[in-house]
Amino acid sequence: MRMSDLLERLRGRGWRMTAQRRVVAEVLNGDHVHLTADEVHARAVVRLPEISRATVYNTLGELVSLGEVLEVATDKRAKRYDPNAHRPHHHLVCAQCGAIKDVHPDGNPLADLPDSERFGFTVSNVEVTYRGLCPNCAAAA
Amino acid sequence: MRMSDLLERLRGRGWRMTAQRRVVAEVLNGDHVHLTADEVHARAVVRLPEISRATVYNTLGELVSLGEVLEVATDKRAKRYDPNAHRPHHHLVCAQCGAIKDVHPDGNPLADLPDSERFGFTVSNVEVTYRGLCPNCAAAA
DNA sequence: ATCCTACAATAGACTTTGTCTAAGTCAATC
DNA sequence: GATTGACTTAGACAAAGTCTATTGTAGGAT
Repeated sequence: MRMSDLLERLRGRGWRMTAQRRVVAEVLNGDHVHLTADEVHARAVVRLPEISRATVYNTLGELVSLGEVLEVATDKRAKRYDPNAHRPHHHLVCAQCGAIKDVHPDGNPLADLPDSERFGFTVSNVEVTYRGLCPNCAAAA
Repeated sequence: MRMSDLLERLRGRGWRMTAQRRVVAEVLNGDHVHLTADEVHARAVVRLPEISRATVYNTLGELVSLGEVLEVATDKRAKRYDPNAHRPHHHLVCAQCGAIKDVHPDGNPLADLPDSERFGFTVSNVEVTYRGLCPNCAAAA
């Protein structure tokens, strides 16, 4: 996904393009994935010093609604934003240092939930979060 | 699991038994599962008006460390505490109203993560969260 | 090119959730 | 029933996020 693609898509959806929104989108499209809102803000400030926290939160929220970015709540701390929204994947998290990897397990967890376990819900989505220790933290332990 | 069992187990682990801890444990053992810390506090206050928020947080944290209670971070809001720690299960969450059900899907997600997708991590745990709409919210939509 | 106007951005107050600390209290042991 | 160290308390503090009133501006209309 090239940057211009994302910006084009957003414009096509009736987004008003502003310097702030462009910067937030650019920050997310780097290879530094899984940033928190504050990390996004910190990086955005480098390019556009006067951008406010509120705008970063608003823009991230809009990107999530548009389906361009995923919200990931792997730990109990800040939400993280994952621009890899167009390829389904799950997450592997280090319980010690919080490092996050995208993973693609076999199988289809949605199919593994029998009707008798659905309580009449309309189930649309599954998130699988694997937890463990990354090589670094395992070595330190 | 009877209440006295839990209290016995805690005492056996060297817990000093206090009115506050007893009340928190009792609140969690009702059939009102998946409470937030503040909900636990609210219910505890009914029985023991002077119990403080800090004590509820401390006690919940201790119960989690002891493995008697699970922390569940299904949504991005407050953590929830699940006393059903002795039977493994996953969660089904209503995206609208936040209702939570315990579910027992088939299959073994841990086995579905190939070595090539483990990045050298020592994987010890999987959480599966199903999302959708509960019957009420689906009807309202 | 300039003007308008609705939408967007800003600063900062506010809320929620959770942690920490210093001082007082009390359960378990002797 | 005295001792003592673990437990509890109130409230300050912190982190993450939301809301609001005001100011700014993108982009279409002129």
